[in-house]
Amino acid sequence: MKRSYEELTKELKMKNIRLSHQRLKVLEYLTIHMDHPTVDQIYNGLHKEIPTLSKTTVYSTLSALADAGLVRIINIEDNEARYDIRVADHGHFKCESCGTIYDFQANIDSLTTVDLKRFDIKDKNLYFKGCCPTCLVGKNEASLSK
Amino acid sequence: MKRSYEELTKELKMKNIRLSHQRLKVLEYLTIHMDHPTVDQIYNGLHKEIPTLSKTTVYSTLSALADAGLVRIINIEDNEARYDIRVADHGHFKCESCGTIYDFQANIDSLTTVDLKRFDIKDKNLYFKGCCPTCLVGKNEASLSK
DNA sequence: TTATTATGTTGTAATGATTACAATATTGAT
DNA sequence: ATCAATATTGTAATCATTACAACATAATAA
Ligand SMILES: [Mn+2]
Ligand SMILES: [Mn+2]
Ligand SMILES: [Zn+2]
Ligand SMILES: [Zn+2]
Repeated sequence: MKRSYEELTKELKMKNIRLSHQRLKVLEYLTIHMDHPTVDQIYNGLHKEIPTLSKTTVYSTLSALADAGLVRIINIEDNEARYDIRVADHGHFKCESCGTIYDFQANIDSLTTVDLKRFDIKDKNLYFKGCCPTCLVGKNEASLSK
Repeated sequence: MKRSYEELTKELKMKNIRLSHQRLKVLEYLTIHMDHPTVDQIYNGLHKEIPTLSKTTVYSTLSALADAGLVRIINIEDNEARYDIRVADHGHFKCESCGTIYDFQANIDSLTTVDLKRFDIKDKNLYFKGCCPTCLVGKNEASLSK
């Protein structure tokens, strides 16, 4: 959900992150594009508005935001990180056919395991892979027409 | 657990994977080293025995074994994939201090979610990050001596 | 066993995401 | 407005992974 500059500014200040035009814009981009964008997508999306933007800045900004807990880094694919403004626990489903990454609710906290009794858990990640409903329809049609 | 060549050969034949010295050795390496090794570790470990081994072969072999479901690729870290001979569902805990990746039991199937009712789920992954008991001891001692 | 063909292996070069770094610009505080 | 601390930028370096072509090996049948 898109948030106002005032809200975003407040969030950055609360986390002691210095204010800058680039950081606000990256943060805003993530609130508008909740589809787990890549660095390239963020960079290209903002490049129109901010022609001087450097990709290095996008990387360093995302790194700072992740350290502060304002964004989450998703490493489902081996080749490219994705970024998520939703930091509350939820699972991710990646469709191997169309590449879309879906959110899903899951009670990850219910997975308490005796094996990790003495471990200090800081971060929990859950992701599934497979085929999404939209792509399943396409596959069924393809097999019918054979 | 280490398995005999006969067992490993049988597993490859069952999956219709052509037999080769390199493939058997990679598979054997994974049964001996269950600590989720990287490609580099596998390559260096086998290089002594097989001086002609190529890193490309390690990659292609692991890719073939993963396609056949004989090994699992773990993408916890953004920079380097790790490989696991344990294909049964289990979770991974990565200690951010020492880098060790621990296995833990977790009933991942209990996480059925209504959000994925119509999805075809092929693969489930669960991983946590934090600090392991061994490293926690070191941290406590460090804070005491301050 | 030998010949034939398909597939695997190897070394090298290319790819591409991420990081390092130094010069410059901006921020926040005085 | 000044100043010190920090952020941004552009470029080059890093490094895991992949592409590819020459060569080697495995499966199959004669
Ligand atoms: Mn998400
Ligand atoms: Mn494991
Ligand atoms: Zn899909
Ligand atoms: Zn540790």
